[in-house]
Amino acid sequence: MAELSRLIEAIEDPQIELGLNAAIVSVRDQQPHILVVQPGIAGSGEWDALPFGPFSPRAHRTLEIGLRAWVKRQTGLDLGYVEQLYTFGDRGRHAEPGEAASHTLSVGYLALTRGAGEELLGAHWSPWYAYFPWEDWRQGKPDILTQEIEPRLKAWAERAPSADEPVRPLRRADRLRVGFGIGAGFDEEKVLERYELLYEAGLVAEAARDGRQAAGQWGDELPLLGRPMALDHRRILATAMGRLRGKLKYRPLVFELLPPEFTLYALQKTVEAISGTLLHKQNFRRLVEHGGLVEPTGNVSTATGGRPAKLYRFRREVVVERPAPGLRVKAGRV
Amino acid sequence: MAELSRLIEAIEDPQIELGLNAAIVSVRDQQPHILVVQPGIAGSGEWDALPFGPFSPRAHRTLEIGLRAWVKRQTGLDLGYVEQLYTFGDRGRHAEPGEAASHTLSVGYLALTRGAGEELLGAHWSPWYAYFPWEDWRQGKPDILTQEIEPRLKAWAERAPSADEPVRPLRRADRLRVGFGIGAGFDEEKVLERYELLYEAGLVAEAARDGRQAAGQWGDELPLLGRPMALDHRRILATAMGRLRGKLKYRPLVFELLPPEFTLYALQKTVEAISGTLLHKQNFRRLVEHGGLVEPTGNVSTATGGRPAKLYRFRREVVVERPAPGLRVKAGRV
DNA sequence: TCAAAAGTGTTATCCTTACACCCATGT
DNA sequence: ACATGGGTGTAAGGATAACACTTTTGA
Repeated sequence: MAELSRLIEAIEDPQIELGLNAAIVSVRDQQPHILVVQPGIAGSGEWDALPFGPFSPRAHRTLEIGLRAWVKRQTGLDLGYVEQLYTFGDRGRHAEPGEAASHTLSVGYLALTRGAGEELLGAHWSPWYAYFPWEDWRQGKPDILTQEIEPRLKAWAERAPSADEPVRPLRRADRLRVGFGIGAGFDEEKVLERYELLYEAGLVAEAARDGRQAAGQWGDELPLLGRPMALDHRRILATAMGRLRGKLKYRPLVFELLPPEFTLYALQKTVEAISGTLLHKQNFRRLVEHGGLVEPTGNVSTATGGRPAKLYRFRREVVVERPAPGLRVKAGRV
Repeated sequence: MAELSRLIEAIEDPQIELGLNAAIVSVRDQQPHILVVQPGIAGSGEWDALPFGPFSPRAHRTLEIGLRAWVKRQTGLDLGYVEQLYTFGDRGRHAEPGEAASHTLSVGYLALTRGAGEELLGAHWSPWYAYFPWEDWRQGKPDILTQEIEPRLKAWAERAPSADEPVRPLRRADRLRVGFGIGAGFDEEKVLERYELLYEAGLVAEAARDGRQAAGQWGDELPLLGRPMALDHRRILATAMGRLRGKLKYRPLVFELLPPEFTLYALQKTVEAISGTLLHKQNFRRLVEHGGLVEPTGNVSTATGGRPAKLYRFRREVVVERPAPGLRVKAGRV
C-alpha cells in the first residue's frame, strides 16, 4: 500500500497537467491540412496550436469519446476516423520564458476527416507542409534540404555531443543517414526522427524557445526551419504524419479523406499529398483496382480536364477479405 | 482560461488514477514469458498483474525513465529495449464487486530483456501462452479454438447485438472472420482483436468480473478461456503481443531477446515462440543471412544435440543500411 | 545405427517495376 | 492541333515458397 500513497501523491502533484491533443487531417486542393486553433486559446501563446482539451472521466467513458466531444464543442467538427498516437510526457519542453518548467502529459491523437469546407469556430485549416517544408518531395528534393538543412546537420554531426546529451545507440552521422537518407534513400515515414534531429541540432524555433543550448550555436543566422507550433505540438504533428504515411500502406485510410465517389486520379493525388512523393500512374491504378480496394460505381466525372473518368467507391469488403488492405506503394519517382 | 480551470478540475478529480504498466518479455526454453508481480501487490487482488508503478514528474524527466526506475526498484531488473504501447483509459473495466467504478489511466509499455535467470524480488516469469492458449499454433491449430472458442463465438455472432453495444463498422460475423480467420486465414498479429471479441462475447473471466451482461449468457458452463489477469492487464498484454509480432517483421527486435552469440536455430525458435507459428527452416536461414541481419562470429556451439552449429551475431550496421530491417517471415506451415 | 540438427542447391511462381502505347475530351 | 488526364498490354527482374538432398555430431 506504499505504492498507493505514492500514486496519490503523483496524481495530486500540481505539476502534472493531463490533456488530449488531436492532429486532425483533411486534404483540400491536393494539399494536406491540419486543424489549428487561433493563437491565444488554451495557453498557446503566439503560436499555432493543435486543438487541446482536458479529459474528464466523469463525463466521458473513454479517452476517444472525450476527444470527440470537446473537438465538436470547440470547433463544431464531427470526427470520422480517430486513432491514438502516443502519450507525450517530456519535461522541460514547454518552459515559456520566465516560467518554471512544468509537466504536461498529453495523449496525442490522429483524426481524419473529409472535405474541410465547413464553418469552424475558433479554428482554421493550415497546410501541414508549412510546418514541415522538407517533407514535400512532390516537386523533387526540396531546396531547403540541400541549402539549409543538410549543411547545418553535417556540421552538427561533426561536433562532439555535449555531456548532458543522453547516450544513444547510433552516432549522429548514422542518425542523419537513417533519418534524412544522407548517403542513402529518404524514407518518407521517418518524419518524427527528422524533426527530433532538427530539434536536437537547435534548428527549429521550439529548441531555442525551450532553452536548448544547441540552439545558441548558430549565431545570428537564426534558421527557423518551418513554421513553429505551441508547446510540443509540432512533435505530435510529426508523429501523426509518420503514422499516417506508414499506415496508408496496409490500412485503407485514404478513403476517410475522400468523398464517397472519386476518380482514380483524385485517389492517387491524395495519397501523393500525404506521402509527399509522386507515384507511377499505371502501376498505381493496377494496384488499386486488382487489389480489390475499389469498384466502379458506373458514373463518370467530366470535370477532370481531360477524358471523362470513371468514378469509384471504396470496397468495404476488402477488410474482411485481406489481412492488410492498403496501398502498398513504393515511393517511386513518377 | 475556462479551459485551464476545467483542466485542473480533471486533474484533481479523485476518480482518476494515473500510472505505468509494463509487459516485460523474455524467452526461455523456446517459450515467451512475461513478468508478473505476486498477487496482492498494488491492488491486483487474486490475479496475476503486470508490474505497475506511478509516474512522478518530479523524480523523472520522462515517462520511460520513470518506468525503468520503478521496474528496477520493484524487481531488480534492468530493462533493455522499451517501447510505449498505448494509453488505456476505459471506465468500468476495473470495477471490483461492491466497489464503485473508478477510472484508471494507464500508459502501457512493452519491454524486452535477455535471459530470465536472475533472482527477482516480488515477481516471477509466467509463460504468456497461459493467458492466451489460442495464440500458440506451433503444434498446429489449438484444440481450444476448435472445441471451445469457435462454436461459442459463432453462436454469439448469430445473436443480435444488445442495445447498449456501440455501433461498429463491421458486423459480428465479419469481425470473427477478420480476427480469428474463420473462413479465411489466421493473422497472428491480431491478438488484441481476438481478445476483445472474447471479452465482448463474455468468454473471458475479466468480462464476468466487470459485470458484462454477455458473460451471464453462457449459463453454468463457465468457459474461463485462458488465465485471467488483474484489471485490464490482459488487454495490455494482448496489445504487447500483437505489437511485438508485427514489429518483428520490420525491426530487428528479436536480438534483444537473445544472447550476443546465438545459432540460427536458436534465432528461428525464438521468432517462432513469439509469433506462435512454425517457419520453413531453409528459407529462414537464407532470409536472415543474405538479408544482412547477422554475421558469423567464427565460433561454433556443440551443445545443439546434432552437428555443431556456427554462432552468429547481430549486425548492428543493418539499421543504417536498410529502411526496415526485420525478419519478413510469412507464417508458413513448416 | 539412428536421431537431431546443420547445411546446400534448384526450380516454379508471383509480384513489382518499368516501358510503350492508345483513347477521349476541352480549349 | 494539342494538352490533359484516362486507360491497356507486356516483358524483365527479383523475391518467395516449396522441394530434394547431403553432412556432422552425440547417444
